[in-house]
Amino acid sequence: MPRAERERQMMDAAVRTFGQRGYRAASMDEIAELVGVSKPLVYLYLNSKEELFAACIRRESEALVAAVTAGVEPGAPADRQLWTGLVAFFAHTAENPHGWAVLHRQARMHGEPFAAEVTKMREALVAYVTGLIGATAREAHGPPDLADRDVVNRDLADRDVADRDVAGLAQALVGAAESLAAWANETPDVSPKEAAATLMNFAWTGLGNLMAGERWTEQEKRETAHR
Amino acid sequence: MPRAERERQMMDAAVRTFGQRGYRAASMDEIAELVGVSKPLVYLYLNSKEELFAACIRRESEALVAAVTAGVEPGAPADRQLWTGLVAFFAHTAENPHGWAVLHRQARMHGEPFAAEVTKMREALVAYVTGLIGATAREAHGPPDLADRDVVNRDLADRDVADRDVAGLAQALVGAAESLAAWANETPDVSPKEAAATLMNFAWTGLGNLMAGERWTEQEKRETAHR
Amino acid sequence: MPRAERERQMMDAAVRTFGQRGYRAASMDEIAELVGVSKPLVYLYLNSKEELFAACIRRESEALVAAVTAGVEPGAPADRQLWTGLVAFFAHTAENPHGWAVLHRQARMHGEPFAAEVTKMREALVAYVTGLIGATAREAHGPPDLADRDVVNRDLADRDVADRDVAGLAQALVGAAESLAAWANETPDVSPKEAAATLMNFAWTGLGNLMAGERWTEQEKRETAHR
Amino acid sequence: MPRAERERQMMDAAVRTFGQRGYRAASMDEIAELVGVSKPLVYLYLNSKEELFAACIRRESEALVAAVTAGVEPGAPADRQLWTGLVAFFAHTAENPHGWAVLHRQARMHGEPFAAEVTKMREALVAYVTGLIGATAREAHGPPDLADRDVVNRDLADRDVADRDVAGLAQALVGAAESLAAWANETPDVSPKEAAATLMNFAWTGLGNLMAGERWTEQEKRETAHR
DNA sequence: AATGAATGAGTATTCATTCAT
DNA sequence: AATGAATGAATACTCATTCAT
Repeated sequence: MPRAERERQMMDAAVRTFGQRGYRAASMDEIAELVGVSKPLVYLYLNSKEELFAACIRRESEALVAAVTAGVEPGAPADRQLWTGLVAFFAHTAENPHGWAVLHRQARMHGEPFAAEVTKMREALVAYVTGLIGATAREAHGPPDLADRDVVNRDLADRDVADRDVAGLAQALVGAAESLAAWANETPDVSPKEAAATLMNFAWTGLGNLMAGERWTEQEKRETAHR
Repeated sequence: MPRAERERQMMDAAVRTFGQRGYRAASMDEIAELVGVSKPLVYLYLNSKEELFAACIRRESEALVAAVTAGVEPGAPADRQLWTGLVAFFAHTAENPHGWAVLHRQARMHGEPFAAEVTKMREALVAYVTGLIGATAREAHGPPDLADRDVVNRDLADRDVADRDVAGLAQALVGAAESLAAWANETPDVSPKEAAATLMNFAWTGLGNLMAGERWTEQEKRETAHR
Repeated sequence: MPRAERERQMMDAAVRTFGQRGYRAASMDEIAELVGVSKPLVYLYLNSKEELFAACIRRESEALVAAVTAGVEPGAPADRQLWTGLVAFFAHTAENPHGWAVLHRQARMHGEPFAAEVTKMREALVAYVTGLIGATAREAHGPPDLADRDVVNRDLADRDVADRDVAGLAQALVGAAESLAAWANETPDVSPKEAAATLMNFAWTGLGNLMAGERWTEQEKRETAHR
Repeated sequence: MPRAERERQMMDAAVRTFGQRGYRAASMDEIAELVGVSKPLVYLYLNSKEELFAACIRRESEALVAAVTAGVEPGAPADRQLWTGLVAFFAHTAENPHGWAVLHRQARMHGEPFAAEVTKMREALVAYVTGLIGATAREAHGPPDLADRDVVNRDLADRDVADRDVAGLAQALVGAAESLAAWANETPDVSPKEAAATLMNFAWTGLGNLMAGERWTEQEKRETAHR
């Protein structure tokens, strides 16, 4: 059996084991046995548990980003792009529950080498979403009420606040998506589209309002967006 | 030193250790040393690592629910209540990072005994939010267009779908909150209030729309909620 | 069984095992079994194979230096002191073959932490011998032909050369002693006194001649020391 | 690449690795990699780690004996011969530190197959030196006072004691040489000739005296050899 | 209320060695 | 003449847990 294939098998088994048991609880013995080879071969090809885990994270990370960005049409309206990306995201995590578990649950709880890789991926997604939101503000196809407002000027006017708003917002969106993905994996018969729809429903108006400068405030009841 | 006090010290140390290292990587040795007692005493009081972990989850779980519900005035408008609860949530997780880590990251990855406790807590919060949303539908101070719609009826009409919607929604909300909590902890000078505001802005309209039966759909551009 | 005693037992077993098998070939399992305890106890008390080995080296090193210096009378003539020290040295190594093997054979072949300790001890011995040789040069009881020569002046005259000569000489003496110790351990019925006598016979005249400025030279046949 | 050449490369790598790391710590992997071939080839040519080590010892052993005996002129005076041999010895060990390490440090600590080979070599050298000393007794150019004594007869008279004396003496000589070799390698600018000179100075008279039956004794101060 | 002494059962990692080609 | 693929057996080290006091 050629090395490349064996390595793939090993990574598959490792992703599965790490995803189910966690980094510490996963044993190299189990991984080797799942592949049907002896432990030394795993070490020969992948060097150490740590490197194996890192390799899993990297592979799953790249696969996820690839899946999400694959179907998106660059020219499309922002909400369309977001929709497509979300469906792809939920579809990928549904097909790859172990990989998703590795990224979402396991990788983040183990000090630096690992968390960094996930953070990198997460930042890529956040940046992508941030870009989308920014684009939304500038295009006619954005959420309804945005078109007739001078969003861009406002945006430029207090860029700092807006930047942080957008960052927080993107964090919230990605976090919501992550959480929904875990939920969708555990709940029977939740399709990627349904999960994506839930998130769009949940977040899209809020995004629009935010870009329009609408804010919910503590003191006064939320100032209505539509006079 | 009285037993109750010692037990509290032990749980403090355990929460801290479990939160930082994870269940598997945490060692009873470290916990005992942190308290400054010998290991047998820890076993005498708390029986086993597993029980200790379960106790930690229970305690932190209850503390979180208590913190979130503490400040809420039952009679207040729904958005006000949600706001108060979110601020309390972000404040508590910021002050209690280890406890939060135990609940959010560690507890869910270890077979039944543990995950169940967290699920229970999450359900309590979801039920609370669901109640708020239901109430919103019935009061005049809810998000704009909700009052003149027959939300409750709709909701009752197809309860199954709605239940799942609400569950997904709650997942999204909690996920967003979790993500924001992490972001707030990492980003300097983000106060609990700011995080809560971001989340309110992000989610409030979406919540209202959802309850109002408004949906973003793929085929047509989202039907505007407000003409 | 009190800890101190157990630790002593462990070190005894370790010295024996390291001495016989070498650092790498010695196994912690064997050491634990020799003591009649489980491996974890060895680790609990002595931390690691490396630290255990280092502790062995230190202990044996100190024991050897103590044995050698114990019987020496500071005021005695140099040859007498040397003789006493050598007998003690050979007696100690004969009673402690494993300890001597650890110091002489094992410690020196394993990179820094270990070799350093032995080097330190060796240097102490070399310095001691060097002192003796220096003293010899200044006292009337030195080897015969030294008394009527102006050794001290010569010594002061070309201090640099002399220093290096003495250093090399001490190295040779200690090396010879080490080698003889190993040989005495392997050969039946060689008493410490016999070994010491062999070395005295071998080296003493040479020492005397050297101090007297006599040199064997390549070009001319060795210039006779006694005209 | 012809087999003979490959074997030589392998032995070179092995000597180097064994010399630096020791028998146990040396790995066949490292040796193969150093040569730039695959492990199976090493096994094809040299069968096993044990045989490889034995082959190294044999080769280095023979090389050392050859080097030491090469320059010696059979007819020359004994001290001259010893001098030449010592210079060759120090030169060879200086140029061949790994080979010397294998012989001196590694070979002796591993059960029979290996130590025997080194013992054989050492015996060859001892016999050679013994021969030299015997010759010295018979020639006019020996150390001063030896010529007029009946050394040979004495020697024959109590052969047993003498044999052991000579053995011990050879041990001391070789030990001194070994120690000096190490010292010379560590100390800058100590040439083989200087090391050899130190040893000659140190030992030559002692050798002569020993053969002459002179002994240093404990009770009386050493009976002077030369009035 | 508290501990010093002790261990059974695992876990990652390494290495000499072989087989089929 | 040479190698890629593979492994049995060992080894250092850890950890939750108990017992006698």
